[in-house]
Amino acid sequence: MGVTDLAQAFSDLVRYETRLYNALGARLKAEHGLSTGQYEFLRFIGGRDDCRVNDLAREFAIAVGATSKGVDRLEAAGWVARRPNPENRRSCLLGLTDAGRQLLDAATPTFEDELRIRLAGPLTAAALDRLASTVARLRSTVEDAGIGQPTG
Amino acid sequence: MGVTDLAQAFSDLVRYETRLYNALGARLKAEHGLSTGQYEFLRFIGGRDDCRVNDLAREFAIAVGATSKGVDRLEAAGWVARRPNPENRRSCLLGLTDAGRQLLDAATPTFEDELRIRLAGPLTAAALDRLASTVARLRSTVEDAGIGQPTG
DNA sequence: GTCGACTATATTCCACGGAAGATACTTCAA
DNA sequence: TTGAAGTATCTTCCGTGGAATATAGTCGAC
Repeated sequence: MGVTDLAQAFSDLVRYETRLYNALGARLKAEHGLSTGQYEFLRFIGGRDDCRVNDLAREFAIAVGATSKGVDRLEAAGWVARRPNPENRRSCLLGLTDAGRQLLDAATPTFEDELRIRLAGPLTAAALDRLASTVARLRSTVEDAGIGQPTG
Repeated sequence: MGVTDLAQAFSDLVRYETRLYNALGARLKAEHGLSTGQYEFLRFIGGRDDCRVNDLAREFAIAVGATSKGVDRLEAAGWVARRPNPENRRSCLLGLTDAGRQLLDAATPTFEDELRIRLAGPLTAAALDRLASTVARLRSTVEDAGIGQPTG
């Protein structure tokens, strides 16, 4: 157990994540016509009844302006609908349309299959479990500290 | 050791990486006036004598067109210079200017300090070492398979 | 009741990446 | 020698995200 080369670990982490995201995107686009980011938005919106633009922005650590435009595109595609929030007229609530839910249902097995191949496949069950708990810990420390959340 | 929730592990990995990249960017921008991506390009170019646009594109798994434009911006900032490749007139070689090398030298302690805080800090030495070896393994499996490399 | 501080989203401009196509160059088989 | 196949980069158009700003709405102190 020597001194870990942090720059190398960082590079490996970012390069792996970039290629994994691209690989998911290529497959989702080819088989279902949507990008990885769109899939993630649909999955998040579809998993709750009271999703707002701000909730998406916080979950994905992107700016609320960018999130609003991303929701515009999902709306234009017919997969998501905005509806007024009875509790707060400044915001609206997001929901999947029937087409959006059908697309999510169709794309999820593809998404999970590619993760089995590219994330679980190269690792032992023990190594995968440790990776999962380590990245969960790292995520919670930066989120709890409010680190890395864009401003606009 | 149960069945690992791959979608959750994927989400934690991507959300953590996004926030880490943003946190590095905020600090590098505030202290040195460059983005994380620009820093990574300078570091890669500065570490070799014969870097070409294609080499950068492969290393960072981005399209060569995008890489060329990124190099344009580093050139415009005065940190990188293109020079003809005597062995192949189709390509050119990239090098750091004096200003680019000074900037890299100044920014590297900041980069490494932020990695100590956000990557090493929350983990034991053993957990960090295992994370490093696991992401190195994952990276090499996708790169060896040519997965996730854009086309343009 | 009012008003200031704060919240929530949309819009605009710009940076940066993807994909496709254009152009220049290299290599090797015929 | 030549030409086809492949290589290397640049350019264009478009998608997507960041930051700043504008607008609308909420809430609590005074």
